[in-house]
Amino acid sequence: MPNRKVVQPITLSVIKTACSNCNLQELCLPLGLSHEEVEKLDELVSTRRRLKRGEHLYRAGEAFSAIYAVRSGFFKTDVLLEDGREQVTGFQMTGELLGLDGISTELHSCNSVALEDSEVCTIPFSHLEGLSREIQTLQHHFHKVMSREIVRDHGVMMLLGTMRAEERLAAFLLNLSQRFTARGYSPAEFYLRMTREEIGSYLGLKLETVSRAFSRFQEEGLIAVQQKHVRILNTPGLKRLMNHHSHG
Amino acid sequence: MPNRKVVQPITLSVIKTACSNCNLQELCLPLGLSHEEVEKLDELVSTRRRLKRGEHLYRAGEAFSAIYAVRSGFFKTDVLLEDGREQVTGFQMTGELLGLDGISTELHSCNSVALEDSEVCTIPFSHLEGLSREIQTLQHHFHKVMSREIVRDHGVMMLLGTMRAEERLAAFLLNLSQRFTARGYSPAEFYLRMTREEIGSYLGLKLETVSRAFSRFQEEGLIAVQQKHVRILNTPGLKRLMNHHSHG
DNA sequence: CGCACACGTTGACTTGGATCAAAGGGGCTC
DNA sequence: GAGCCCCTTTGATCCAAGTCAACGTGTGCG
Repeated sequence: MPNRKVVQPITLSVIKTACSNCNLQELCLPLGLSHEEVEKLDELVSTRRRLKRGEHLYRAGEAFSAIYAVRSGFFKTDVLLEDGREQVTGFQMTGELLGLDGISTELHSCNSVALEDSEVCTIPFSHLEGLSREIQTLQHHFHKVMSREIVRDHGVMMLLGTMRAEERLAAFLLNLSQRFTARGYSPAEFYLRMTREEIGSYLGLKLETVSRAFSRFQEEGLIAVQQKHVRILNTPGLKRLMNHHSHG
Repeated sequence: MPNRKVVQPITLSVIKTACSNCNLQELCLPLGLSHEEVEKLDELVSTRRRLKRGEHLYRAGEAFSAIYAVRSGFFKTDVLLEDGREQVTGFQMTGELLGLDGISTELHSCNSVALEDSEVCTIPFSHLEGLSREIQTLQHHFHKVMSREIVRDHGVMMLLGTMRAEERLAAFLLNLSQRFTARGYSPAEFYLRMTREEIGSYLGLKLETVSRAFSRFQEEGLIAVQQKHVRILNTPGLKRLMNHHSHG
């Protein structure tokens, strides 16, 4: 066993970057692929990259060459206007893809920042297109992922365009809950990785409004919240909040 | 040459649906393809469909099987919430694609309505994927189109999340102007195909607010507006409007 | 281990855009 | 070509969320 390393030197990093022994297959690009197909993906997903909290994965304006799959950690993407206004356009967790915005102009159009120490798999885009031409399942799945991003964005537009503050926060919490559930975590209890200001930016609200809405939910027994620790006590109550009152 | 028609009967409808003699090539899917490649596309874009004003191209919940390219006319897409709230998610003009939202779940996730008598080319999606595996240029261009849609949505999120009413309308008018220009129309003078209410829905505003903003722009000499007819008098003025004042 | 600083909460006041209301204007139909 | 209905404009009032301010709190750094 020890001399196997000598004959066929498999470095730790190579083992680590293989899709075929990654437990995120069902959430990530390999979804629906056969074992042989996933092995082809292995060659493509060449490198991992570790990021510390606060570090940028990419910045708006940089050349685009790869998309990234979140292997561990938590990210935000944001867009900046010349006058300094910032809008958080999304939060990404394990298995989700980053960088799709860059395909269009071959320049990244937003910033991607790690909200905690994280790790991503780098997927060189031209290789992905090449393999997509060979593996129909991969091609179709990739198209679905892009389309899902468009649908998600429409949901956010709906939220920003028609919902009041408390509805927005309820929608946000329910969405997080659902995504944590899909990853095997508790649907009811989680730590927020982002600040009130970042939540506000995503929801089109000021941080004070976010904070007040949290407090209100707590008063009403919908959630228990202390700083970044959230526990959902009444999911149906939160859902009900979203489906009533028309926009003020 | 004349008997070629007898041997291989080319009906008018076949001629009509061919990408290879469509003047929208530079705006639409065929962009960047060689003549031979465009001829392959011809087989794929099998049918056209005419829609009268107000008619739905597809509705949320319907099965997805094709995307559509706007051949002529003008569309809106919208999403509805259970409680009746509506959000217009986009306006589409010639050469733009409709239906990308349906790929993700194989169900359309929004409604698409013609705002004037219109015509679309139907592109069966499985055929498009097939041809994308053969023609790299087509594949890449299609990915760019999807990515562009994501970037556009981020722009709308920014608008809805951080801009005040007048900035939103200025951004909207400048965007229309730019898209009309790309189609060979006047950058400064155009007819809106949508109502104040639809503009408001897209911009997250009430129709009265849209109307007041139009009036204000007119008072300030930025535009001349009468009903749906708009003339932009001061483009730099409109641009300046967008880059100042932080969100109230 | 303690101090600093970023983050979060809460209160008082302001305001931009929503709401309610009412009165033109255009264009399509019959 | 008359009438109707939808679209649009404009005014008066209201309210949700923003702003400004001051005070907690937790955490990470030296």
